[in-house]
Amino acid sequence: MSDTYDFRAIQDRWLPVWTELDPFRASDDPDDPRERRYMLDMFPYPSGDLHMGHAEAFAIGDVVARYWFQRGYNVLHPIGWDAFGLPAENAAIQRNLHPADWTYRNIETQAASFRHYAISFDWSRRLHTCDPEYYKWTQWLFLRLFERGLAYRKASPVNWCPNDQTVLANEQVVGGVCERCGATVTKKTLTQWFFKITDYAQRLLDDISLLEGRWPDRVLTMQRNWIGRSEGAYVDFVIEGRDEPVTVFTTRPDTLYGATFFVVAADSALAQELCAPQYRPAFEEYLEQVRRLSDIDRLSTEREKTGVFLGRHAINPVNGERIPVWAADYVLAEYGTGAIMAVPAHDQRDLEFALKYGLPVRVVVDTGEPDPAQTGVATEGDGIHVNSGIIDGTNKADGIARIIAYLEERGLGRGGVTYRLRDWLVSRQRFWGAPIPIVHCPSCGEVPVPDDELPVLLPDLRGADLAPKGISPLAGATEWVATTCPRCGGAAQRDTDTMDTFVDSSWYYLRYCSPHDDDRPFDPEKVRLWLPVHQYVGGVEHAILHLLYSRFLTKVLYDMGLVDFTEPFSALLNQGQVINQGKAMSKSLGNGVDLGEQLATYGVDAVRLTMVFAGPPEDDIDWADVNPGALGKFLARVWRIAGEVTSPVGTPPEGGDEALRRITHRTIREVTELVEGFRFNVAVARVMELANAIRKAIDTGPGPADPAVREAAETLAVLLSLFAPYTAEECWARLGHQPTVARAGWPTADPALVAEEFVTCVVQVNGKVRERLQVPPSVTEEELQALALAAPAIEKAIDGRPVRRVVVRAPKLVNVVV
RNA sequence: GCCCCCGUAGCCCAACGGCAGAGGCGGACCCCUUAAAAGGGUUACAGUGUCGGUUCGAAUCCGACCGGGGGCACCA
Repeated sequence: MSDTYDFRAIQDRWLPVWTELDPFRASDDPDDPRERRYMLDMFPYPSGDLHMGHAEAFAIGDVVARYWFQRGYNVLHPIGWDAFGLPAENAAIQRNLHPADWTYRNIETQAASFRHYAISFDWSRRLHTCDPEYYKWTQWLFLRLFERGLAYRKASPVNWCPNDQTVLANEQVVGGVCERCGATVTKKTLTQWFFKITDYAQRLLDDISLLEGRWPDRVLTMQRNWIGRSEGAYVDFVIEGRDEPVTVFTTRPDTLYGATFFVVAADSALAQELCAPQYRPAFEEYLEQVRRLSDIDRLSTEREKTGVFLGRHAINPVNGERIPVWAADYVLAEYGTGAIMAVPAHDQRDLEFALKYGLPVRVVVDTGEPDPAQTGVATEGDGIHVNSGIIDGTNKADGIARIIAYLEERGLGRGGVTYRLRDWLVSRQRFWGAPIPIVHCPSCGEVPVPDDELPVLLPDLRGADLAPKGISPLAGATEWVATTCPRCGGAAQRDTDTMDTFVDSSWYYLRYCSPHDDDRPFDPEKVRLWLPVHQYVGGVEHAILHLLYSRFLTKVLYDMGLVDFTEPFSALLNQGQVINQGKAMSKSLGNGVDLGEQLATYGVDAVRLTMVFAGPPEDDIDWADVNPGALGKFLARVWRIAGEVTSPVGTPPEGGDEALRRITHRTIREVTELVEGFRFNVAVARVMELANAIRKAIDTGPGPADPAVREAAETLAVLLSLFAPYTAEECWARLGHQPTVARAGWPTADPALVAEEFVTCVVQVNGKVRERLQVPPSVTEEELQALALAAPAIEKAIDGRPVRRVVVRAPKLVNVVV
């Protein structure tokens, strides 16, 4: 063997061996007695090669998976690709290709990189969401939602780029302009497909309690905010000249007597309808203005509220008062009912509007604060109701309860809740996605494609066929669009939209259980064995969308009886980001770090070790603050140790140097606890300490032939296998073992060796350390107190003063208070 | 504006309410070497953002403030 550590040679030696051994296959055998564990990394999007962010996330996930393998669990650690999406289309337009060409090429690149990066995947379960074998089942799921009324179409305003003639996703609208061409994005109303996630709002909220403590708090907080439950009341207002009353939602029904005007969202159908004829020109002009401003100015919180009077009046149901109806931009068409009662005295937004347009401000809650009409500050807190008829003299809580009871008795309203969460818009006017499996028939309407005709395959479009033309690219494939109605057999047309890629990724964790099943999306028996995912690892950028959609879909599948759990991911770990010089890596800053270059310079193990050693996994890593070279040196040190052990393989450790054995076993115990608690950076530090101890034992201690040195070196290799698989394997071989160290088994700490012989007891006088005593760990409090008080240094420190109190924390500390 | 997280050595980071330092980087010095690199070793450097409180004892718990990061933000 060479006498210098050569990471390239080591990588080249072991990668083919591992590929041959394929040591990370999960067993689907229901009789396999091993405990099952499912470790899932958020699957990557194939945009070129792997980058630093992947390197961190997968290094962290791999520590967990490899630990579980070593513990002897039956581990499912799969990999796949989230392979539909817009970048492939853009690349195809630019290079006159099919999006699949670009996509599969990138997938192969990333797959090879993952192999090289030595992640412990079960490669037999690999999937790609753009494979027809996969998206067939995405379509199947769509149809199940459609059957249950959870997939429906409605007209909805969407982001529209007038230059590119295309619909844009929210993420493609940056600061109100199209990220691609810079044109100002406008709103356009199109008929779109939605999933009715709002039906599940309460369950999605309630089940957050099942994830408490196992998901990061901030993710749960973000989900709660996103769902945005509000409690209050729905109140019906009669509008003069309209048959049906208009309902508003309010969280403060107790302020109903303070309502001095009524507002509907300017861009709502209701505003159109309510506008009186003589006010229409002004309204239309105003509406045009609102539409033009919408997106850029929505981002500004400073913007002054605007509105127009619609020439109509509403009747306050509790006091019969006539109040004017306005259309305004500060009321959102999509939230609540798109209409509000305005109580300017007790709502800051209403107050600002009232003061601007000279509308009355009436105080109905006495909070002890000055008059809002004078100060411009609405009094939104609790207080005693005044000018409020039936609830005069009550506080906020009582007032709300009484008003709701009053409204309900008379059929004028009801208590209720509303949510900020909106239905999930799933249709995209895009090519590279799963086609929506619906046929539009002139006589039958929306007809689902029969299951046995799935998948609805994408037509072969490429290059310029995919360029934006104002309609979905699929609509241009006229032969593909023309079909027959599955119900009546007449001429009909295929739906030309594709599904949001978040639909693909909302169920992939189920597909891994039976990735090649041609008869169903997943095998419920296998899903029962593996799910829910024991540990999910991924970036916090998916805190809401992907994780919320997956939770939603799981609940739908639960309701369908296809799965027996309601939450897909039992535990979640958000790794931090890799940044550089204090900032996110970006082309414009020129501070990008290329993973391939790092791996070529320092080796896979050094980069992986850097990723887990830099700090707690959830913290960002500033690549300018870390030094992969130093970790390469550490690995070389370990490698040298393994080569210096002279005792033969199989030498029993008993009788070896006891001090070293104690260190070895204490390290086993600590590293085990640290890995279980995701304290990987500290675990690596403990492994380094073990290496230092072995180095010392070889050089100035019992020497390289001592059995304890072999035991320590073998332990070192196994512990290191979680973080630096190549070096660990090489060390294992140098120590005389066969591959693979990854399945060598986790060492067990001997309790007798973990126990300390003596511990250092600190003796303080008034909190200051005055003496250290070596005592057995079993020392009693009484003995320890006697020992401490008898110590000369303590007597001196007490200096004859009366001892007021002695705090004894055996065996570590005594504090004498004088 | 509201909510959450974080401030420990030049740097990244450890420390069940109990000796402020585990590990690493960087620095200095020593050994090895003809020399250097590599390697081995020794060592210095902070009193824990600030001010108060609780406690025998606070980096740790509580309050306020300062600084950094994140989330939400016309949601009626």
